Amino acid sequence: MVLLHKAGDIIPEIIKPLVEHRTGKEIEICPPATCPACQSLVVRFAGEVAYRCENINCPARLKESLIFFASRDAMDIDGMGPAVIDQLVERGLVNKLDDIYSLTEEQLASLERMGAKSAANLITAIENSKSRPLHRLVTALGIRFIGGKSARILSEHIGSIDGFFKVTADELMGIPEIGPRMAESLVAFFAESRNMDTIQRLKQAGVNSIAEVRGPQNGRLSGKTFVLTGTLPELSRDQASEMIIAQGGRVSSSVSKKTDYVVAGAEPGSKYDKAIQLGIALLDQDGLLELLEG
DNA sequence: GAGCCTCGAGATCT
DNA sequence: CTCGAGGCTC
Repeated sequence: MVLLHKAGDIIPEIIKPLVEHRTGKEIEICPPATCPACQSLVVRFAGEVAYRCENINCPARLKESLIFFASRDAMDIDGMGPAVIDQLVERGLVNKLDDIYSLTEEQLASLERMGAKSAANLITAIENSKSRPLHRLVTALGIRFIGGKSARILSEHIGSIDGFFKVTADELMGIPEIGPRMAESLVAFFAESRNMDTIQRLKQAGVNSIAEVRGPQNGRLSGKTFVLTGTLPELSRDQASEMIIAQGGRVSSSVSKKTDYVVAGAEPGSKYDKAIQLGIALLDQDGLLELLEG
């Protein structure tokens, strides 16, 4: 896919014949465009029908932004799911991502299917989310191409949310696993002033924006790659991952010859078979714990 | 021999 | 998506 028009790019009419010659395919010109919902500049790709707005608070995508922000893999705000978010936005209580940190218990209790107890619990959950590690905040922003894994790598290298404001695409591409698409996406995201406003407000609300002190530099599991499959007796998949990462190990989702250990629980999937096939060391929960404890 | 392109493998993605 | 290997150019 070829980027045809973006704020500051060369005039599309000039690059059209060049791109067509190179790709051998006819392409459509994307005229300069602004988001119909919020007038932010939008980025469009050849062949892509949908607009992609850079503004995280754009009315057209606010609910989705919030759902992802509060989700388990991001800020993990228990009790703030799609149903609650839908009401908050419809009632105008939340117009920007950061508004959730100004909600009062009273406002929450006024929602459908939300009693005093649930409202109090949700306030606590929102408060707790302020102390999440930096990589969760970076994930929660919903930056295109930036998910949990790359957010973690970026946060380790950059150290604080302020560090993201001034980092250049070239600097980003020097970080392992960060290529041109992620670098450009990050730069575009932090160039949008409405995103910056929201981040500043999140900071003012007390959301953690600094990476924790780096884990054991030479963790016991440093350089080792793990893959989890099946259900472990006591540990959840997330717990096991956290424990491995805390010791310097890496957790990946598919088995390859670069995998050092496959941790298999009950009812393992095809990863188990592949581990056997490739002759990769297998661990059960006890084996993993033994390795973690040294 | 640096630079650019293509392609396949492996991993990730709002 | 990112990366590295292999092919091609200058």
